[in-house]
Amino acid sequence: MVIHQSEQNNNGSGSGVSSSTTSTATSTSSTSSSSTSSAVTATTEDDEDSHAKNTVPSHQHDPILRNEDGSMLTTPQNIPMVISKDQNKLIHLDPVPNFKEKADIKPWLQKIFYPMGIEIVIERSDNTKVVFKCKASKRGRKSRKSSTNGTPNNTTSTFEDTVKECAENFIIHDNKVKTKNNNNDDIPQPPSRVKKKRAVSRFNVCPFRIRATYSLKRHKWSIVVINNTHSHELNFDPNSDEYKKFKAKLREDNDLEAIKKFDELEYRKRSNLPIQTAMIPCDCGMTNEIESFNIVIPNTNPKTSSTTTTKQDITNKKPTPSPKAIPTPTSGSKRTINDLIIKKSDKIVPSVPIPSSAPAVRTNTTEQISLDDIINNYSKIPLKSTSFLNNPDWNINLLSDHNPENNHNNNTINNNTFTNTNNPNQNHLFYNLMNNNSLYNTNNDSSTDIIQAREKIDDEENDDEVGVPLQRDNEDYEYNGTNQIANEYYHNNLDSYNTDHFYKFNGPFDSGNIILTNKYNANNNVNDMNHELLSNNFIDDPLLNESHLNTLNFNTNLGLNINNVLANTTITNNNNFTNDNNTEEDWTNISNNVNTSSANAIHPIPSSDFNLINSNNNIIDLNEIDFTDIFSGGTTTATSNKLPPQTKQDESPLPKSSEQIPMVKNENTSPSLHTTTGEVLSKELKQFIVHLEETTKTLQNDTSPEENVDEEQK
Amino acid sequence: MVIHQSEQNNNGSGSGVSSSTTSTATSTSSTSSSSTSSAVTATTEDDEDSHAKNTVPSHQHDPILRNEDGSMLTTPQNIPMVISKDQNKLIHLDPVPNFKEKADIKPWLQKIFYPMGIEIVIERSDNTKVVFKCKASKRGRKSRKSSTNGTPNNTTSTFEDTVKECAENFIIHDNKVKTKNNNNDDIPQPPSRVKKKRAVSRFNVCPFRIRATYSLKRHKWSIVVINNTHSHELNFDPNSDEYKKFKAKLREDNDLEAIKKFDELEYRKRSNLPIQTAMIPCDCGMTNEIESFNIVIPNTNPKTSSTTTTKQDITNKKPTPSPKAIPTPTSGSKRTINDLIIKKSDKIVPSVPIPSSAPAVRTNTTEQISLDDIINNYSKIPLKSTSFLNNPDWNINLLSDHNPENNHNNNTINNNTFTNTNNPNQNHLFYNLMNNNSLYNTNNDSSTDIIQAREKIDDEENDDEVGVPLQRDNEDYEYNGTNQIANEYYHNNLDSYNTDHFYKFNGPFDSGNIILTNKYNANNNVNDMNHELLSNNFIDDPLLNESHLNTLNFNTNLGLNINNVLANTTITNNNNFTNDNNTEEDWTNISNNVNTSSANAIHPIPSSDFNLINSNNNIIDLNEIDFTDIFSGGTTTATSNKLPPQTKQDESPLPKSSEQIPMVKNENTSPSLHTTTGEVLSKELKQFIVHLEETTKTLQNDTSPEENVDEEQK
DNA sequence: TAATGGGTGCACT
DNA sequence: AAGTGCACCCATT
Ligand SMILES: [Zn+2]
Ligand SMILES: [Zn+2]
Repeated sequence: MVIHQSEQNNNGSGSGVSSSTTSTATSTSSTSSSSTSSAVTATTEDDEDSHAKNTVPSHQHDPILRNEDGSMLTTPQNIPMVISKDQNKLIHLDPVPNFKEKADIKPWLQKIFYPMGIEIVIERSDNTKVVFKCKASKRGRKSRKSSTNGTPNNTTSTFEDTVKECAENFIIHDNKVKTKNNNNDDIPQPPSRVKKKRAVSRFNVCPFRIRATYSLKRHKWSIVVINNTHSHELNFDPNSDEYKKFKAKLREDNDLEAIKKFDELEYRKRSNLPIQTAMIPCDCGMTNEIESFNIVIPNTNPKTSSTTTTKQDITNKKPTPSPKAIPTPTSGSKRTINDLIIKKSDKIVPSVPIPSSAPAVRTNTTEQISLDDIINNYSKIPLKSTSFLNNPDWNINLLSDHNPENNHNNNTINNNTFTNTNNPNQNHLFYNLMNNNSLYNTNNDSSTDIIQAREKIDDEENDDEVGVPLQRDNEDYEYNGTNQIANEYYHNNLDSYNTDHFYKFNGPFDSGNIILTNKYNANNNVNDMNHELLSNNFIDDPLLNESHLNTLNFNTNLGLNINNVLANTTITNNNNFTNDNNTEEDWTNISNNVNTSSANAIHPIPSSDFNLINSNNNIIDLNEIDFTDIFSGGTTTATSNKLPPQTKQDESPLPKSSEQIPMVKNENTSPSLHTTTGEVLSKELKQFIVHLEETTKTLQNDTSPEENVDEEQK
Repeated sequence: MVIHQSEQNNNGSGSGVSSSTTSTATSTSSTSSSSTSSAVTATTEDDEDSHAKNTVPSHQHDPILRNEDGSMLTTPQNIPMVISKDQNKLIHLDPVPNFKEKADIKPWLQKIFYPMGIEIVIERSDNTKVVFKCKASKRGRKSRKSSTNGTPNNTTSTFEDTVKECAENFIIHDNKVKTKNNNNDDIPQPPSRVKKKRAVSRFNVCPFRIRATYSLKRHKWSIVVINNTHSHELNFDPNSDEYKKFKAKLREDNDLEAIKKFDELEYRKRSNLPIQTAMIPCDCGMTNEIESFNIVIPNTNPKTSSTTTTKQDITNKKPTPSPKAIPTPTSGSKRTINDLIIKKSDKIVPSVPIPSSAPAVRTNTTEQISLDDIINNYSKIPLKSTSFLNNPDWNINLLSDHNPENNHNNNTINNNTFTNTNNPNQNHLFYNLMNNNSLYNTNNDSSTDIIQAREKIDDEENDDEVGVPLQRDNEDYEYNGTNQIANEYYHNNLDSYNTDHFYKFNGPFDSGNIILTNKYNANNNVNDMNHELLSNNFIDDPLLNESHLNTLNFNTNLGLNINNVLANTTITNNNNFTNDNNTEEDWTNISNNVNTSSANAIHPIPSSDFNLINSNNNIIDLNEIDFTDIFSGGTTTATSNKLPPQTKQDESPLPKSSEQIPMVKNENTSPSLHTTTGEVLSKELKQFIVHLEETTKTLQNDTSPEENVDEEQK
């Protein structure tokens, strides 16, 4: 399944990506189309009344498979080509994936139609059908002010314009026979029987439709393009909200292929590069692709380099043209080196100018590599599929000040420390294979930073796909090693709940991960915790005394169990754990959101049966008991409660534990339970235990001089 | 605030409730209206194109307050009257409540407009505005088949009909000045500049609008009726889904006034009785109302009766006519007696024929009263505001076989046993003041049974409003005493999750309530548990071995806390506790959904800090410990675990408690903790406790012979 | 949290 | 190319 690409330059690179086969009033003629549409009412300067028919569908000499009704069949590869043929015939998209949900259809279609400059929206949907149409243009800034003018073949009155517009709408629907007065007798006042349109702007009349229908018999969705013609110019707008959502979903779905494709598309759009509008499948080997390029540590002068080959052979490399002069770095001594790896694959050839003087993969070194340099050298090229094969002691500074939106995605990033200093723009770290890294952001503004530490795949069947391990069940994901994610936000981003500053962990944290958050009055959220979180530390900086609050929103729909959430996890200072429904009451037993320094909770048992209970800033320090000879499972050890320095400990407004429950001295010979102010156990139970302990102590005091610990059997 | 009622007979009682002041093509002329609308295009026999203008607004001689713009002001009492005046002027509804949420507006308006035969829907809304219109009629079964016919003053072509329809639509909106060719230059193909309507059926053209706008300055909603004219006949349809939802919300909100009003309205509708369309406030004392009527135990022959007067005086009683002949009971010996209590109040005069031969309030007796008899005697009259002043040993059988939908609402029902045998129709028990009752349903089909045990109000300020204690905070509600609610469902109602068979408890259950459920393979749900549930027993029938499952869906958003849910509650056999998000995982610690007979959990502590943990069908029987001298709070006593008979106990596949943890004999002199297989405490803690106990026992064995309990101090 | 009117995405029916 | 309930928007003033 090799797909080559045929790129087509659109003439006007300034305003947008236009479908090369759709003729518009302002664009040049399409490359391969003959006008077969009927009743093309040429528009006047006012362009009125022709928007529904001003496309020029072409249909001739195509080798496309067709159904008996003339509708066309597609392959995954030729869909864009077929669609771009611009026909009025039905175009069956076949095969289509086995969509599990109705909502999966739109993204799949968007992947096809966004590159063609078509932004689709749902016109109507239910469980067995989704009808898509073009999104209405939002051009009408002054549409309200617009008013009457001469229509092409009508009078100039507003009324008749209205008439005309209405009539146009109904021409599409009005295919019923005309019966006379067949009103239901129970209708008191039968109005006229012609349907009316709901208010629609003149920018919302495109006849293009895509219909997806679900066959209950075959349990399969089928998709047909119904009116492959448009009343408007096609344009790919990477800045639209809908597109951003679409892109975000790609990231959620870990659709690396599509992300790459659209990153490329965005870059081309922004760079006014030609946009490919059709992908012609072949296997001639002429258009292989660049899959990735390794970033290696540059020497002081980038002279020597050796290309690193992956398991794929380097075949015919089609050099991509450099459409724009790459600005040279301001400092001539910038050390930026990429290594180009070319392999035969069905990827898109990136139009990224790659320097050929990249050195080979680096060996161990302690140098720092500044991605800022690379980014600057290569203008605004997002780094994709880049391997950072660095040593643990390397330091990588993602200084992305100069790049409004950097996507450092799909890289293999191990054993590094990432220090992002973004001011104030976006910086994304997505879908990287990460192990033992530290991600450290220092953002000086309420920027939108998304750090999505992705999983490492360890199973076998995907080992040959290093770099593209995604789109599988979440159970396969792992976040191994000891990773550290830290952010500094200098502003109180109260509106960050749904947008900014979220970490998204899709894989279980095995152990030892640390999330350092919230210096200087920040409000950070950890959202969509889809998996168990085990043995992690949530730590506030104890040296700061500003009010700050960490919120962890656990999506308990996705397997996060109360019992497992905080097993062997240290919670330090002012963390607030909430669940979906925003009722703190439900979580009082695992929250310690009071502004004291010593609100901690430790639970030693990683079973599914325990609950971490610490509702009133109480401490139960199980370290004072040696459970090792008591625990049955044996897999767990008691975890000590790492408190902040004494400075804040003294500020605690809560009564000391001894003020509530009498302390019990720990005895060496038998385990004891040291409760301070704890509510981990009920008061009654603790009192009962205290009673037992005191009784024991009393008895021991009576008997200990004799040291008789003999008769253990009952 | 006394409101009298002026009832108006609508002429045609067969099809619906029509607004008496709205003229239609088929109805008679309106009572008091002068046509002030402009451009009324009279319709021909086909009635085409006139539906938007065929009303005759009236506006003259009204004593209604007006704003300076001519818009009218309303009082809560005269809204229906003002609305029914049918004017084209703006009608300000003022005052309106201080709506806390946007969603509160629609129910409030529905309370006004449903009785007028107007079903409103939201046309458009945002945070500061809600626009309502009439719900589109669903008459158009053959609307597609309908087609062209001559329009009144146009040609007969479909096109021109369409034109006319469109133009009409635009008349409402087309108030913009006409400029020439002010299209944006970036619009590639500017079509004609007149807006179009989205598709609308011919039944959806009513110009009636209500606009609610939120003033940001005054922080207040204001509501204006914009086009008080309709293109259709008005009709109150109590069977519409929207109305049912509206009614359900009234019940949720405990809006007893409105519920009564609409129950009355429904009854009138079903009985083809006249519907009041306006309420004229006055204080003449001419139209007092029946507030309630007591149902008392009839004698064998219903002869003697004495009217029971409440604290309100009986004033002028307006006898209501008996519009239909009430069918006499098949058995002449039916003992059905109601006692009419009439008091001056602002309620609606029910049009219910009341026998005058009701006896006085009963004293103690052991007779059974069959509400079935009463229902049959009074045809389909729902029982409302009925006081059951019975003794605890009475038995009331709600045999509602003959009534498709009985609403036994707003009654005071104490110390009774209700046995419903519904087959298969609905039976509602709403808003009753209930204490120490047993509700027992035996439904032979998957009927829709709603048993809503209502609260008893104990506070002072409402004691004078017995029967109407609602619309207050939930904290005021109480469900005192020992109530028992039992249902038998003989079918597996798998689809009952959102619809059928739900119990709704709005008040806290103080203690001793028992919910007996699930005989014979039933799936019953307890939904929307809005308050704490304390000291209740959820018991499956231990004599049955069919697979059955009880589900309790706790709405934790409304105050139900994990910690409080099951305090002192016995959970017996196959109960499945889930929370909102349907993830059983989150509730494993309080579920015992394995098919064993002995899955029980008891927790003795009604504090907010405990969690009931019973993930593996374990039992901790705290009765084996006498906590009374340990508990500090003193408010709680240990609850015994009432197990089913031994038959199922022996079938438990679980290991006995002694198989896991060695039993500790209870000592008289010191409390002990008897854990069987429990996970209420962690294994480790229990082992620790056992260790302490054993140590204690060992020590006691060593020292007890000497009985030295002296040196207690450390 | 200005006030007011309208377009349109999209799922429910 | 279902119609429509509803809300998230945007536009104008
Ligand atoms: Zn289009
Ligand atoms: Zn209407």
